[in-house]
Amino acid sequence: MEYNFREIESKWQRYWADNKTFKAENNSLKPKYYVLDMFPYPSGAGLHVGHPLGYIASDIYARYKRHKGFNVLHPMGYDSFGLPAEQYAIQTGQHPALTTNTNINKYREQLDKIGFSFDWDREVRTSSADYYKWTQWIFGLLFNAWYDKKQDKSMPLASLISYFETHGNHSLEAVTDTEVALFSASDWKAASAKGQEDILQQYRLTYLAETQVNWCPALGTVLANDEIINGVSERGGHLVVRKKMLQWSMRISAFAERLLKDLDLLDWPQPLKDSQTNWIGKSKGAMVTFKTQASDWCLEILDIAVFTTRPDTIFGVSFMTLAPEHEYVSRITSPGQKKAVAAYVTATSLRSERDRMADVKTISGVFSGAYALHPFTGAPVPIWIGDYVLAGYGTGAVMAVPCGDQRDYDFAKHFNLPIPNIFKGIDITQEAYAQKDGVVIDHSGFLTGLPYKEALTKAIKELEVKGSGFGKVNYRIRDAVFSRQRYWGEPFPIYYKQGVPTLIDLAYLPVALPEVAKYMPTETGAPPLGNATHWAWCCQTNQVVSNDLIDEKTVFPLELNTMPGWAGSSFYFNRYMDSSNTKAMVSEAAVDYWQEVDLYIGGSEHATGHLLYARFWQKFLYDLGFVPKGEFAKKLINQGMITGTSAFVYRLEGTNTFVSKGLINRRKVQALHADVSMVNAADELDIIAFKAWRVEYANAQFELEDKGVYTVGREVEKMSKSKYNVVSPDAICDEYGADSLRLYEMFLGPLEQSKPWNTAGITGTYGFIKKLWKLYFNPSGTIFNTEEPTADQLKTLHKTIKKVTEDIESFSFNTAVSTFMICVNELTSQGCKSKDILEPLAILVSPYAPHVAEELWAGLGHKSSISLASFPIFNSVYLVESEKEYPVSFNGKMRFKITLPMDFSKDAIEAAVMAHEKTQQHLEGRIPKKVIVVPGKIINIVE
RNA sequence: GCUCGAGUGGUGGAAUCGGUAGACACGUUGGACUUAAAAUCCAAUGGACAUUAGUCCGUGCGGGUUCAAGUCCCGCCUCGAGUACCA
Repeated sequence: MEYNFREIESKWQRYWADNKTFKAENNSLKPKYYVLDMFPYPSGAGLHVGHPLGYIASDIYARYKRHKGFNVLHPMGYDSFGLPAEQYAIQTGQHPALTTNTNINKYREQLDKIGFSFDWDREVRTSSADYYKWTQWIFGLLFNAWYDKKQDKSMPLASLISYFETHGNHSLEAVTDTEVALFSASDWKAASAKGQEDILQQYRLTYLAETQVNWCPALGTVLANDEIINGVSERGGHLVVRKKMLQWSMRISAFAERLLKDLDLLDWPQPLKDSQTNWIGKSKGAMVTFKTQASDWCLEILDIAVFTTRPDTIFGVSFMTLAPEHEYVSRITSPGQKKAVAAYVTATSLRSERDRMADVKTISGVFSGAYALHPFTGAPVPIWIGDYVLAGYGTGAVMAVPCGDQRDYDFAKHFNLPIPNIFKGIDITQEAYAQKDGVVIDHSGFLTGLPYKEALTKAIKELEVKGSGFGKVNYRIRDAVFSRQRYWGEPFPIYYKQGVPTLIDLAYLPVALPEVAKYMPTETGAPPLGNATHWAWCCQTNQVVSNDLIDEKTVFPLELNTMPGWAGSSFYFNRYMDSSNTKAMVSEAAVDYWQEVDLYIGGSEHATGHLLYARFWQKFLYDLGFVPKGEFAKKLINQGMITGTSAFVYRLEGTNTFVSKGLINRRKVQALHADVSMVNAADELDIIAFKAWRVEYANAQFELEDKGVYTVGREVEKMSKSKYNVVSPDAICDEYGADSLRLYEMFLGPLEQSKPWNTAGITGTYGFIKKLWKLYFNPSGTIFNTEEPTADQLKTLHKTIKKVTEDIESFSFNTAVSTFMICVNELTSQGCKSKDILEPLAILVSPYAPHVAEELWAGLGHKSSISLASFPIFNSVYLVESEKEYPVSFNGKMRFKITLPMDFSKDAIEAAVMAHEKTQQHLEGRIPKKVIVVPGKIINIVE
């Protein structure tokens, strides 16, 4: 029998599907284990070999856990709302649902080819109405919830309303976006529906607000902070500008402290935790209020609040700076400065985010003409406007302490403002002194002579006494903008009753995405849903009806925005537990059984997006009692990227002549991508294929190397269609089989690391499978026997079991593959045919190469699938080695060999001591008192 | 700038607790089988000198601790990732 992977793989894939081998039940006597992959966005390009890396790792782990006797949940689905399908729809008029469907089918086909053990009965698609019904439901829960700071948890809105009815908002501790004016119970009762809603909006966990947003004109939509990279959109790299718009926001800031603190509970990669920590950006300091000096043009005294981490330097303040967007700018500006200020504000608002970031070195600003009063000295402090102060952080205003902050220092130098020195004995003639250690405050009234720590505490205390400020913890994280001006996303379950946003009840969900004639914004600039003719809500029938029926009595307009991409991915892990439930997102029984994800595998690019939002929603659902855990994934692994190895040909400038890499010799050439499929492992170009590739290359001339070949240049780049370096898993499966692909992807290197793909290397794992096969089969059939295995064979097997188990538990899948290779080589040279060895070996390799393992298992005479049974094989580990030689070296010169038994015995210690005595005497005559020995290794010597 | 991570043969990478550095694989070279090729199998493969037997040098650089350092400590250099006027 020959190893025919095509036959074997299609046979077992069919078998697994027909028998629902990997279907997980929501209850079992076995312990549960939940292995999850980050579900993909089904793009039109299909999968390349980089995509399945994480899926292969999680599949190995899932299969391994099944063998260890766990009831394993291992689902897959699609994050199928998104921009590419919509942009394709704009270009071609094809409905995004159709494109998405086609892409999903393609993905499914590709995934099936690799032989994953997913429970497909639980598949979810974020764009299907059955699914987004629950996305809308969670939005509704957030809409009807507020954050109680006293209990530090989210609460249903009903409790807030009843509080308002009895106390107004007096002594209420809730998280709100801005400070809410005080009102009494009777004020509340007297307020109109609109008035009450305006108040509630300030408390709801999702709320409508006029916010500065990142507007991307090219995409025609707003973007969240994490969707912008270096000032341009993550998708497409388009320009992003700041703009004020009425938008839905999510009050994630209420959860900042818990999101930060609970990172400690998670077994997640440290870099990922670090970037979440940075993103949340906690800093301790104080809020300080500066009162403005009354003036002819502004009689009113305004309170300008600033946040500072250094209240100890308050006596070093020589000016204040407001962000150009600060609300007081126009009010405090003096008539004389009006023109200059207006010009400056306009100029900064016109600059894109990118421009502003690009030249952080250019100092710009303008004096407002107004002054504030120093809270302690009462001295007038000039108020400046400067774009180095960001509207989005803190209060959008700073107290400038030029001697202690480099930006304030530069600004002061540039505009010739005074730089008072309040640090004892520190030279600030060249730059600011920003360190906190070793400073003693000087020229600072009651703070003079105090070191940093004491000055800080004292300053905050005095501010509180004076009523000019208080200690405060500030967070960088902003509330997340939740509206997108797009078609292909979840509609909001919201309609507007005389302008009051009103929630549609769960009983009438889902509110399905309407049909539109075109997928672009309307002529009036409204989002694409503005094109829908049936997009109004009838409160009597609780249905979507024609816009013509809008009468503002029973029929009202629906929200035109849709939800962002991260909405659907923020709870899907819970939905998998019970994905066909039509009554609830997940039944109580199912979520009690599965609890949380035990192992989550996916890319690190989601650190400050998906992974933060998902934690936020999980905490919210936990507060309301819908899920039993406040964190959704116990352990997380970031798989690295598999990069492509691009090939380059070099065209002499202005000609159609291509020069082989070795012959360039400083001549002017243009490097052009050549498709990697036309290049062999020795970097030689298939010239005939290259000429046929493109019309313009049909008559190309070539300068060849001595051997008559054209050598290409190589470079490692991201795998992408435009770089012609994409390798498809289908092609690999066709040529070498899925098992070779799986083993090779694991073998390439550590899971977390990024590594370049090199198709040539796959012959290694392919050869391994063929060698493995030959242990069980020869051309005429099976070759196993029932003879007793030899000691050597047992040793090889158990060594392998031990090592592979350790490797898999520590997610070192790459070394596990090497261990298999060594094992097979040893068994081959031992001439092993014993069933007692071959049986466990088949089980051992089955997580990695499941198809061939099934075939070997069947070949050994077993009727059932290897995947269906549970075997304790991974639990049995025997050490067969009894003794081994260990070297003792000294300064790289002397080498003695001692033989230690594997057990921890007196003899072992003595032998080691003697060896070391010899070494010592030989050199310096020093004799160690003690040698600490563990089985097999000498660790340490104490003198 | 800040935070984190990584530097080991021609290449991807092993070395899990400080204990024979370079496992395993690719590639390369030589050989066997073959009319030939593919496939398969065998051997060699860090560098230098010696080619019998060995010797010396080798884990980014410079120091240190230790009987012993790729591994620990101090100082640098380079690369990668994240973040960036965060007050």
